[in-house]
Amino acid sequence: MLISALPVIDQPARRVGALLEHVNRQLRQHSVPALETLGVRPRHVLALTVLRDTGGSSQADLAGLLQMDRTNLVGLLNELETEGWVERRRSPEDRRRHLVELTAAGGELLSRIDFALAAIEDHVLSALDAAQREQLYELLRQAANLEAACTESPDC
Amino acid sequence: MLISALPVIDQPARRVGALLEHVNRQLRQHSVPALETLGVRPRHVLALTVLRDTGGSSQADLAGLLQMDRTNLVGLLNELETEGWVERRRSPEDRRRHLVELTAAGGELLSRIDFALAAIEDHVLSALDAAQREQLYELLRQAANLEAACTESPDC
DNA sequence: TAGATCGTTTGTGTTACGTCAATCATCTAC
DNA sequence: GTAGATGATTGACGTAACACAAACGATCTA
Repeated sequence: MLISALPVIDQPARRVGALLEHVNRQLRQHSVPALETLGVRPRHVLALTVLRDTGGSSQADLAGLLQMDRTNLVGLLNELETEGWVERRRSPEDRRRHLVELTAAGGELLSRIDFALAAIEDHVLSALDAAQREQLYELLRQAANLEAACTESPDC
Repeated sequence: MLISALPVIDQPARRVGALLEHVNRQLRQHSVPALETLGVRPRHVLALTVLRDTGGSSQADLAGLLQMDRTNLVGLLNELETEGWVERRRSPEDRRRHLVELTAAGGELLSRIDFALAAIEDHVLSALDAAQREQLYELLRQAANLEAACTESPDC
């Protein structure tokens, strides 16, 4: 009787994951047709974006950043290099490593992608005003930046 | 000469999409092993969460919310119903329709999922403090809510 | 009653992975 | 100089999660 009268902690979880996935899906569904006209796939955009934001990366690091198997990354980079969007060069410090960088063509492509995707984001995220959009961007950027450190830790 | 001296508008795009995808990937990579121990897949979580948040839904609406082909949704719901996590019942207003709802078992499972995923989010999103996490949650929730309306519009 | 809608089954195909094995080139430590 | 480790590559295999199409039965609407 007394035990059953105890207050029950029944807080709804403020779990971000499903919401992230949900919004991500919306964006992806709308983005794919636009990307197709540019001859690009979502996973291309992701790699190109990371390469731009990091200024270039070794393949091992890139695989970690993208949370992607290194074998599959080779395939992805083969596609990007074939299209002339990225360039692989041997690192002078360790010739086992490639330094992967955007080419000028890759940078231009990314600008076109940005333009197309900005319109889509305007639409999909129209429930948020400009300040909120900015806020969301900064929060995600901050969250993503720590993830970059996860390539250094086997526990990540 | 004068034209070349004009200021060039060269603002970096504040594009959320790739960041969203990036953080989403991180969360997913970490979540999958935990979900496996619960016998659950990411797409299960998504559907269960949407069903909880909407209080139930027709299949057509659910397909729209999840941005998912209705045929594939049938397969997904078959899995969920087989496990006893959801229940399909004919709508009294239109017997062509199913109303899909979480069962008690489904609700309990979701609580367990929430618990497991909360720890993972704490880790993956550790670059954000509690207030920022809350902020992110609210922004995403707001963004996601308008998306719900997209089931009503062929342009979405 | 005809046409539309909802859900279902079945089938096909694509994409994006994970994983593994083996290999070569290169590095590091002894 | 050598053994073992590392980085990238290729090829193979398998899985999951889709998109899409066709066809069908049940039900609704005009």
